[in-house]
Amino acid sequence: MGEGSLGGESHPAVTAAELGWNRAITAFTVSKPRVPRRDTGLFCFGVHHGDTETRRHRVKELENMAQAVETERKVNEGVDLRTMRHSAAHVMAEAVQQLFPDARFGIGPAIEDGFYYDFDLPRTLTPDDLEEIERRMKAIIKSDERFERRELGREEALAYFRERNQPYKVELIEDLTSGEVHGARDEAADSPDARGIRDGMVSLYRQGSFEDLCGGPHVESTRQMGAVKLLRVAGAYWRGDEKRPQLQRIYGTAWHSQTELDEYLWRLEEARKRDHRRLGTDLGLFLFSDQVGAGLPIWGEHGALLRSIIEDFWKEEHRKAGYQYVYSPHIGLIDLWRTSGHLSFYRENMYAPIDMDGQEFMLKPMNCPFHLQVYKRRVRSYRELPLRYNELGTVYRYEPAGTLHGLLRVRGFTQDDSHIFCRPDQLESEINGVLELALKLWRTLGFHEYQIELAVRDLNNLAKYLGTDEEWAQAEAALEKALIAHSLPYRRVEGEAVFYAPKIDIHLVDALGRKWQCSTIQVDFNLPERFDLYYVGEDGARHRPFMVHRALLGALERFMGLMIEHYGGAFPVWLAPVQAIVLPIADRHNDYAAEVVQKLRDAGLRAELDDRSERVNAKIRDAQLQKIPYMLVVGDREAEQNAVAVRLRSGENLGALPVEDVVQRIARENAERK
RNA sequence: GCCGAUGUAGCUCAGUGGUAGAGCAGCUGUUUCGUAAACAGCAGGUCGGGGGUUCAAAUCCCCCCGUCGGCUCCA
Repeated sequence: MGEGSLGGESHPAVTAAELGWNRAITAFTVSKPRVPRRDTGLFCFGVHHGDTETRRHRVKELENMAQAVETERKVNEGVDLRTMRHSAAHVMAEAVQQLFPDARFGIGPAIEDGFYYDFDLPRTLTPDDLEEIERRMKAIIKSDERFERRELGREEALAYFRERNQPYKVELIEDLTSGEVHGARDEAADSPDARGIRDGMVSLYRQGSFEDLCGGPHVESTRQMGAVKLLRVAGAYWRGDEKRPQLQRIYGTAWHSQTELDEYLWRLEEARKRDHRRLGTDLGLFLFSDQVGAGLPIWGEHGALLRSIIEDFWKEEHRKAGYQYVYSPHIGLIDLWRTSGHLSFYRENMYAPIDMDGQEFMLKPMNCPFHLQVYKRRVRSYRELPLRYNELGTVYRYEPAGTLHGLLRVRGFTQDDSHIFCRPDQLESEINGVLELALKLWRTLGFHEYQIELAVRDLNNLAKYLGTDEEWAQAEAALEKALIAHSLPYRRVEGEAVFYAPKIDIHLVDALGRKWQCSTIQVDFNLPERFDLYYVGEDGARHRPFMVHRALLGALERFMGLMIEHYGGAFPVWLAPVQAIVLPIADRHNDYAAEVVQKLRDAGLRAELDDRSERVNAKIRDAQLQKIPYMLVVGDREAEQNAVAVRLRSGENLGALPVEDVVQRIARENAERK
């Protein structure tokens, strides 16, 4: 295989594939520290892997890499990477301007690992254009152009950009000097361009023939640029608004040295290798079929097994935490959705009604209305609250075609849903309980790092929210206290709350660094009202219960997509669809091998037999590729001694051990969820 | 949904106007083997779908669908 060269002589116990895989993780984790993510300002956590088998090797690899990189830094050693990347965006803009004198410029910030610039061009860019632009950039870098700053008054600057037919720059200056407030997603308001506008003065940076609205800072001259590479073109709406023109965005990356650039590209390649979509087919986990439809995953063979293991674990933990499991149908009468309000605020995500005997049914996009029915089946007393209903409920939502993405964005998915009904005085402890359970699940499943947001109201726009100030204050406090109680770092985001209440969102990061929302914990002031929920209090009067929606893993599909990437397909023993495979050396060992398999199965383990008439080498290779944790080789010696020769997925060979010991060892790891 | 790219065997890919190819996987046979690929043979594709141009289309054009990279949105 291609990564064979990575299996250095020094680590004979570690196979090339395993080492290559781990090296990717190492690089991934190392590249991220200290660099705040630009879009959130939050510390971004690298993906970690719990496998300790080869940690030492990774550390060694890491040291070697760091050294190699260190010796390469020369001219641009002291240059801040972000500054360099932003300057690279300017250089790219200059190259684009050379090619398209009529180009209109959007914004061009540095981002994690690189930069982009948005252009409004007379025609669409081709891959050949990218090459040409890159060529010109290299020429510009070589010609050592200096970055020069100057300041203009507001009117002067406006005239300057109007004259050059740069409407986007004009708009930026106009908006940002008028103190207009923009939405949280308007990247322009936060860009270097915007920072070029201050106190009525507008700063510009020029290098070569290109001058841009910009707050800087920049490198001194284009020489200090390091290694630059353009990656792709993509459409991007001006100021993130789909109603505004779509510009062409070119993404690029820039590093201090060619070595670092190569390292980065290699890392991207490694990330692609553990993309859940690839592993899904390689490991026989799930599939999509054109015949079935886009965004509708099918769990086959090992994937379904893996999923059921997770579901069993999930159900068990929920029972322990005092939840009651319920089942609800996949469709409901249209009036249900009218009452719940989904018809008015969620319809574009719902599939069209199904007409049966003059009654209209709709496929469920959420489970809540059904759980509310369970609550409403009879009058509830304050004594029986809190009530916690949970369900792995499969919902269907119409998602625009362009947004589908493997298991991470699908049209039919199963939420690990729950609705908690409680008294106001119980809210805080309920939220606490939810976080407690969430952490237990995440940790057991191998995730230890998250990005958490506490989404609260937009204080400048209170009219669009339901509920009283008092309720909001209480709900927000309950959420926040629970986060603090669990010492979880979080970011408070104003204006991100849903109209019916505040919420906590937890994101995880995928193999390519994209963030995906998983957990969500939302208070709801809306549905109890709409369905007229109440309980009879101590005072004999009716009271409105608080309601909490929460999904912890989010959707089984998304979660498993993330988990596949997290483990790179090498699942820990308790999750592995096949925990052990028995490999007879010759056909005459098949009977003994079958006995061993039966012993493993009797102990509740998932074991298989590879009795093909292949050589052990081939059997081992296939088992490795399937990332099966235990390979048990049996030949004459083992059959005689009632033993198995144990080979681990890491490549480590434990030699011959008594069958009973091995069964016990694997059973223990399984029971301990390792 | 929008911008761009792309779709050939189960998988990875070659084939740019003249009769559809390779490796792996599969099947059959031989081999019975000690830690990452035994050997030989066979079989497998309406070239994503539909329409068009042409004597002739995997190849050129149009429409649709899927996929990939982004944007908007989101569990």
